[in-house]
Amino acid sequence: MQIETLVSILTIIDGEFKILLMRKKTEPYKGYWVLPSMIVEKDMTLEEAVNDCVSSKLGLNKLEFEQGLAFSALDRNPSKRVIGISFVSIADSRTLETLELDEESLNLFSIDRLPKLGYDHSAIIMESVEIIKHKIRQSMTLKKLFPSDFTLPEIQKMYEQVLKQDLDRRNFRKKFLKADLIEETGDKSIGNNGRPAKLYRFKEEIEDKLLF
Amino acid sequence: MQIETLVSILTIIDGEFKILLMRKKTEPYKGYWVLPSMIVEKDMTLEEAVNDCVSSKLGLNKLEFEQGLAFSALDRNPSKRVIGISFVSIADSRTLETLELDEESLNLFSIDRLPKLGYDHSAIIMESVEIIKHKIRQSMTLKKLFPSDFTLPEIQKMYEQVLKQDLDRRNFRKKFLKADLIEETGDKSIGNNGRPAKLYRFKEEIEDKLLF
DNA sequence: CCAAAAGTGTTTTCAGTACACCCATGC
DNA sequence: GCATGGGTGTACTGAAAACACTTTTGG
Repeated sequence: MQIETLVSILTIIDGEFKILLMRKKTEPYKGYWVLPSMIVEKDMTLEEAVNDCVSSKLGLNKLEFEQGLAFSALDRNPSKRVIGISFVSIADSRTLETLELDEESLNLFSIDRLPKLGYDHSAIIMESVEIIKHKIRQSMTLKKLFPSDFTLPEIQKMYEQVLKQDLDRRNFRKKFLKADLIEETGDKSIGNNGRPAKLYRFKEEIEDKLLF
Repeated sequence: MQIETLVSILTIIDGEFKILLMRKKTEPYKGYWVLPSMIVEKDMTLEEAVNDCVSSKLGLNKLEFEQGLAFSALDRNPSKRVIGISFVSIADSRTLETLELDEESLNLFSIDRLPKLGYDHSAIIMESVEIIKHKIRQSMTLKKLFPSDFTLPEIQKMYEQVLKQDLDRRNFRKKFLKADLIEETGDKSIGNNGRPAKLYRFKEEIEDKLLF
């Protein structure tokens, strides 16, 4: 029996969740988009397979993964029996800048507008997104996702998507600032309409709180 | 490569978490206590292996399982390479009454006083307990765990163990009763020291709230 | 009547919510 | 100067926390 690891790499761009997918070049599911995956060899742990997968296929390292569910339906792969184990990571946009994205082989997709997906990867992605939506409420995850120079309206937009509800701007600011996690950089955002927003960074040492 | 499912069946007795373990009869780890487990055959899903395991080894059915983590360290089994996938269930004490418990082959152990465990099962149990401690805060889980005729001090004791803090009796009652989940049966507990406690049952239809 | 544990009510405190106006920029 | 989005303060409401005495049983 074979085991594969499936990796969901998620990020946030303009307050929207995006996931990294590869286009499959061979049958079955040729031309469909799929999660990066790798068969686990006998002398590898799952974590080693995941790291191998992202470094060989994507050239990424330093990502941290969270384990998700195992998928074991007998027909999930039409050609052979493979049990898939999902891993999830949240990456800041800076980390993903090294990737060469295009329409043909590798791209980021909004989780609300996914392309045609191969295998059972649609179900796997849905589960991964749920994991991340819980994790995003921890301040340490936010810190990883927003390395520096973010604005409060950006973070608020993300929470509104995660929580599927609008939040009052004043109350959001009050609560977020009271958590004592971030500090002003002194600069302001540029290039948007309207009044520029203050830029913030996370403090060096923060407590790992649960927000919202 | 082989895959096994490992099942952690947890229950609460006298406000304390207990886990069901079997004593291993053969080498390696002969005489140690281990989680019930089963190798996943090629024509089985993980869920089928779990159900098979609990029905053949324990004679239990109707348990619902939650998937936990996969454990894949190369040396987690000294005799062969096996990747283990953990499943967790919470059972009410009535369901476990059919089991024949003894010191030799099958018993319940408080998670704070575990016996000598084989393989990496100690780590697996610790992870399972964390899963259950989150799940126990949902009212539907509580309802499964306390079929009828429980007292509020019992539930409070459990929460104090889960949350690792003492709770004020008056505030606990106020909050729990306001959640509108339970009703008095009219009877009282017997056989303890002090004033008997009122017995409660969960209402037929309850909302699945998050408590505490 | 004494010990042990369960039941009950009031006050305070703090977080959450609702809400309206002013401010800094680009055009 | 106007449109756009960002920043700020205040009053209200409801849940959580702190707290002490009475009640019911068994011995």
